Amino acid sequence: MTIQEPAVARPAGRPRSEKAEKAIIEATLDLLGEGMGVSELSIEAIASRAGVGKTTIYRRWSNKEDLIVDALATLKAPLPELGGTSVRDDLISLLGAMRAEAGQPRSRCVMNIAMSEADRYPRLMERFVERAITPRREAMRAVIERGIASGELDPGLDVDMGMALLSGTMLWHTKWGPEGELDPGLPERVVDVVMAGIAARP
Amino acid sequence: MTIQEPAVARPAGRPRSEKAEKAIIEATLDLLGEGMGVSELSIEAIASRAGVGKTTIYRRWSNKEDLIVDALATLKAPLPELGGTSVRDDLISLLGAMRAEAGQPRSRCVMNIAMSEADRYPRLMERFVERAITPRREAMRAVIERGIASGELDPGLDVDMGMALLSGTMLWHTKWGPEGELDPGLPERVVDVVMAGIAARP
DNA sequence: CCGATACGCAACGGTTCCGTTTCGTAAATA
DNA sequence: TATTTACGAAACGGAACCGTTGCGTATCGG
Repeated sequence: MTIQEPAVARPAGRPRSEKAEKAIIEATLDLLGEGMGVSELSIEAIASRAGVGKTTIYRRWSNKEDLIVDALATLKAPLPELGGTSVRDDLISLLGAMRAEAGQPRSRCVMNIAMSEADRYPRLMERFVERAITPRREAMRAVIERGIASGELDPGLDVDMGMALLSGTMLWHTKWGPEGELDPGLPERVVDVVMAGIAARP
Repeated sequence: MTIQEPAVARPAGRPRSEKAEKAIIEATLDLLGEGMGVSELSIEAIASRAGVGKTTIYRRWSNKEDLIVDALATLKAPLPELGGTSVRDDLISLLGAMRAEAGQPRSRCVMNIAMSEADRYPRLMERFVERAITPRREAMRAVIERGIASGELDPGLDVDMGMALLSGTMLWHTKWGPEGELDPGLPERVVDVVMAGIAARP
C-alpha cells in the first residue's frame, strides 16, 4: 500500500481543473469590478474572459447567481489590525480601511451592487452581507461598545446610531465628496467631528 | 383672419399626442420604480406598459438614455417648506423629507440608480444630480451656513462635513438600519446627535 | 492500454430585444 | 375633400445570450 488512501475516493477520470475554476471566479469579479451589473453579466462573457468553455462553467454552477455567490464569497475580509490603544485610533483605522476599499474598483463596484441590487437578488446579498458587511459592522460595534465601557464614549450612546454616524458620513464623502481629492486625513477628521458629539463630556 | 396665428406655425398633419408622451414617461418611471435597472429596461417593455407602439417612442427619443433623462427630469423636487425658526427644526424637516422620499419605491429606486450606475451613465446622472440632488444639497447648505452665521452651529464647522454627517447618517439608517421599523423620531434623533457635535458650545 | 471524466471549441434551437418598415386608421391643415 | 403627419399593431432581419449537445483532445485511475 504505497498509495495513500484519500478520505473520499477520487472518482475516475480527469479531475476538474482548479486553475479553470479560479480563472472563472477571477473573470467574474473582474467584470463586476469593471462596472458590469449583475443582470448584464453573461455567462458567455465570463467564459470568454476566463479563456474557458461555457461547459466548464455550467458543470460547476447551475446558474449565474450561484456563480456570483461563490465569487463574492472569495472576497477576503482582511480587517485592519486594531491597536486597541484608544477608541479614536481604532475608529480611524476602521474608516481608513473603509475608504481604502472604496478606492479599489473591484470592492467599489461590489459595494454598488450591494446597495442597489439587494432587493432583486436577496440570496446574493444575504451571502455577501454575511461575508463582507457583518464582520466590519461587528468590528465597529465592538470598538464603540468598548469605548462606552471605558468611558471614552457617551454612556447613553445608541450603538447603531454611532455606527450610522461614522459609516454613513464616510460613505457620503466617498460618494459625493469633493472629487479626485483623496484627503488622507479624512478618516481622522470624520472621527474627530463625530467624537465631539458622541464622546463623553466631563 | 379668424384663426389665431401661433408664434410657431403648427406643422401640417396630426399633432403628436401629449397623452402618449405622458404615458411613456410614466411607464418608464414605473418600471424603474419597480426595481428594474437601466440596462434591463427595454423599449419594448416601456411601450407595452404604456400601451403605445414602439414607433411612438422612437419618434420622440432616439435612444433609451435620452428617454430616461427626460423621465427623470419630470421628477419634481418639492422641497419642504422650512420654518426658519431654528436650524434644528429646519434640519429635521430636511432629513424627514429625505426619509419620506426614501420610502417611496419610485424615488427609492431612482436613488439606487443614482448611487450605483453613476459611472456607467454619466449624462443621465449629470442631469439627475442637477435636477434632484443639487436643490436638496443647496437647501441643506443654506441652513447650515445660516446656522453658522447665527451662532447656532460651530463657526469652525466645515459645511461639507456637516452635510456628510447629516445626509450620510440618514442614508445609512434607511439602508441598513433596523428593518421595517419606521421610527418617526429618527430625523430628530439624527439631528440631535449630530448637533451635539457641530453645535457651538458656549 | 482502456475506460472514464474534463477540457476548449463550435454549433444548435430558442428567447428577448434591437431599430426599422409596412399597414390601415385617426386627426389635424388647407 | 385632399394632404399630411401621428397613431397602434405587426412583422422584419440582426444581434446577444441562453442552456445543451457533439467533437476531438487531454488527463486521470486501473
